Amino acid sequence: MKIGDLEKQSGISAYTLRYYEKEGLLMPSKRGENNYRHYSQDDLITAKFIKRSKACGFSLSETASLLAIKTDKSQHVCAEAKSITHSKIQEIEEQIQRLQHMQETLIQLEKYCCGGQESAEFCSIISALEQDQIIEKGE
Amino acid sequence: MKIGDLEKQSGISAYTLRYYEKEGLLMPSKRGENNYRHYSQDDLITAKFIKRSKACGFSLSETASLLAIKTDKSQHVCAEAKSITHSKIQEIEEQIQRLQHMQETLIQLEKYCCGGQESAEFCSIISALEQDQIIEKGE
DNA sequence: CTTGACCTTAAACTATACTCTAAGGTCTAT
DNA sequence: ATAGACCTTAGAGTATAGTTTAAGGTCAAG
Repeated sequence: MKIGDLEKQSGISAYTLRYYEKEGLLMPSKRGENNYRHYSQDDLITAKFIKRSKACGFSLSETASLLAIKTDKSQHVCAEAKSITHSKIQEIEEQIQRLQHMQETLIQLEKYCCGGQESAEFCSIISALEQDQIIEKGE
Repeated sequence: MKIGDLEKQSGISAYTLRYYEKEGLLMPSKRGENNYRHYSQDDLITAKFIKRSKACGFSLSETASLLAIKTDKSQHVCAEAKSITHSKIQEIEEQIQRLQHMQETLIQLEKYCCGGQESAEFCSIISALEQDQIIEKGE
């Protein structure tokens, strides 16, 4: 498989596949005489692995750690994979909390604003931001 | 107020205050003979406005739009502020949905992994990522 | 034998929001 | 008068994850 084929098979752009190679995530199994990258079926599995890992919210660096486990399973233990997963769950939980807090604030802001063609002189959104009504992070 | 004072009063670093100035969000009301920035009480209100806006999830560019309304209220209408707010609510809603979907997947992954010192040979997290069990975004 | 599709590289660019450095000027207290 | 705290600027660096460009080499079809 050449890079264009893997692009179609995996849904990852050739640009990105080269980028992943530079970052050490996905090395083509060999190079042709013309120096073209040649990918195997196994490389396709790895490409999809990366895609799924990203879909789960793992960063490229975390994905690299998971790939290292996948590549050499006997040298790794379940605890490693579970620990990476657990940290990500915590991290996403915090992100969701932050977003939900923002969301509540925004919904309050939106609710009391007439949203009409009236001058913004008495706009509740603007005045809320001007005053100390909004609970700020870390205060 | 000099920049260091505003830093203390607003909780925004002097670096960031200069950056906001460069981005056109917060111009000091004047410059001293020594070229030092001088901030007024009104500038402090603006600084806090920016901080609250950011705490609500607005980007600097959205914050700039809100600031433009605040600065010249009579030339703007409520609909503008409400529209910015509404878009942000939608955007954050989508982000929360995406994160919650990831979270569900991750929790499933975590649940079935023993997490022990066993070899990763049969790790359920790794094999789930290798197979087509994970619902991928946009597929 | 040439056209178009495909491949190669290194390096620059995108986006967001800072954060820091270097080199220098100013102010205040001792 | 000098140390230390504070201020100035332009420009570079940080982080993440690509995306694109420029300049060129290769391959298959007509």
